[in-house]
Amino acid sequence: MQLSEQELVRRQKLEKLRALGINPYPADLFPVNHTSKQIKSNFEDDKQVIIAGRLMAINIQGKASFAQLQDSEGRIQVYFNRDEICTGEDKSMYNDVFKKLLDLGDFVGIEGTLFTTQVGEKTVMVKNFKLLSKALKPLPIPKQKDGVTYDAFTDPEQRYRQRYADLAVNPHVKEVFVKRTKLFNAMRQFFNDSGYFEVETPILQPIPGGAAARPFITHHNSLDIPLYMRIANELYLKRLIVGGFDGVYEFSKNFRNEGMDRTHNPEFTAMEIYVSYKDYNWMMDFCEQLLEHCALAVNGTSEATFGEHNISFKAPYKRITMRDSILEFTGFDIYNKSEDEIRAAAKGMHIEVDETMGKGKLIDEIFGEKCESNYIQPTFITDYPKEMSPLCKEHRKNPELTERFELMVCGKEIANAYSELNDPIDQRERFEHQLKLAQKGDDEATEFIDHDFLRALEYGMPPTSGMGIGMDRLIMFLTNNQSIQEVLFFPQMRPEKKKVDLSDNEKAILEVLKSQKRMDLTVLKSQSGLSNKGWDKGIKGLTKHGLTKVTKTEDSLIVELQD
RNA sequence: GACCAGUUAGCUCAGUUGGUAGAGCAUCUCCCUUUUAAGGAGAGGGUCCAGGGUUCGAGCCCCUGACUGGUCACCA
Repeated sequence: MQLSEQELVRRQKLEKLRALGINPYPADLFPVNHTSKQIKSNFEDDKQVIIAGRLMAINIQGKASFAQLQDSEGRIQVYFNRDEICTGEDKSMYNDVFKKLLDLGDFVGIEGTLFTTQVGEKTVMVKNFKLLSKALKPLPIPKQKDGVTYDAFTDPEQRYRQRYADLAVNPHVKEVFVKRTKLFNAMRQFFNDSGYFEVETPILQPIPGGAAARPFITHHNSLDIPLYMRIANELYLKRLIVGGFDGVYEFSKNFRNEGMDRTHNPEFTAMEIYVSYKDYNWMMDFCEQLLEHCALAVNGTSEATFGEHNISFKAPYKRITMRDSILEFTGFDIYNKSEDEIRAAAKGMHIEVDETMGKGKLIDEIFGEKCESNYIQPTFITDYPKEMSPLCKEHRKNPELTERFELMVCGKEIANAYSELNDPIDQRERFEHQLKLAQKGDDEATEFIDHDFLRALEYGMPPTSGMGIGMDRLIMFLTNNQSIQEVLFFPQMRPEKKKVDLSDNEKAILEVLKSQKRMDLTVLKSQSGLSNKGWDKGIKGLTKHGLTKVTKTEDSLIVELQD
């Protein structure tokens, strides 16, 4: 492992600390009794406090120094004065341990008293300090002045790969994740207060149902069967409604083996809720109440900013049928039109369509192309074509439609809900229709039929409304982040490339040199078969690693193998 | 998958026409007892993403690749 100068220095400090009898990684608890935030909000001169955290700034001015200590709630200034810390003759605790052996990033415990400096900064006067954990790698700490940040740690690759460092140095990043958890808590509380029941259902499923997506597949050894990581949990929650729960919900990590971009991660979180004896109209009311509640809990206001848009999550939200939406934005009325008429209309709108697309798919294409992006404020789009919604109950007034809504915000779907299909015969036919579509080549159709789910429906499922919410997307809206990676602690990344110890060039040279131990440079160069540049890099690298040595004689250069 | 951009010190970034690799912060040494991007004096620190090509000579030009970001396509 190649260590930088700073990393070497810190390892040396580690040894010096141990030589002084200081354990850089002590085991015993440190009796913290205040946080930085408590000190600031409850400030009293001369109050004794015990705090702990990371050193994030050190400013030494001779016999006294200032430092910034960062704990989970923020930063507080601490003042190290030589004679306050070292009351006797021995000043080594200040002169050596503090000044020379502590570094930015180290965890330190501090006992001290509060005072205010001449410039008015609330500060802890250090009476005693203890190293709690030594940092061997320098953190990429940004600097701030007048609200401007310098040397900010901003490279997305580094930030995502080393989220721990990102969180340690970028308080605004931490804030996003605090809000994420607030959102989950708020939603959970809203459901629990409504009397609904949080459940857990299988992540490893023998049939990946409830959505159309490519699953991750794995294998169970003792059963010797394939298992799939769930792409949705819908069919399991409905089984629980069959079993007699009135309302069930689950925050579901789902897994889809598809493309990654700034709104898609292979694992993501959906919330699904199913409530019996309700329909999708009720669910729209419920949804807007829920989202208003959540926005308030997360941001303290139902207003949110997303990019250039200001969004209001205050209920109620506009509701429009898909037919009316298409009519509004294209002037085309899909009502009572044949598949061919709709295809022709789509072509007329310069939308790419092909012969495999059924009526529902065509309508969905038109909506996606011409309507979707117009809905900035939360809007319910209702009454989707039947073909696109194999788990949704047929519309009570029009057999070509379903009782379905999606909630659109800034042109993106964040919720999807149905009056759930509970007619087992209809459900079987829909599955079979999907199967045909899949065989026809529609890659969005579901190709599995879950017979156990059908059996459950045959026992009878009460009329039920269900809704799914994309939690990652919702928190993106509530924290004004355009990228899903910003709202996941550890977004999926390509594996880091391992740095090889020796390059191919270096290996080639060593291979030739091994047999001889000592060779003329020009001979070795030609036998290694490397290009000029390759040779140059290779031999320089080997010399740097201390594996070879080049010596000059009167008329030639000799390369020697070192031990 | 397509296109565009990026990759140089621990961090943020310069790097001219191809000619000895730079700055600020960080690090190290010294001075400094209420500072706050503290200040002052000095020093060290580089696989210029990787590989190949052109060239007397490449961080820079050409080719191939890796990774990241963005845009588009795909994705209920």
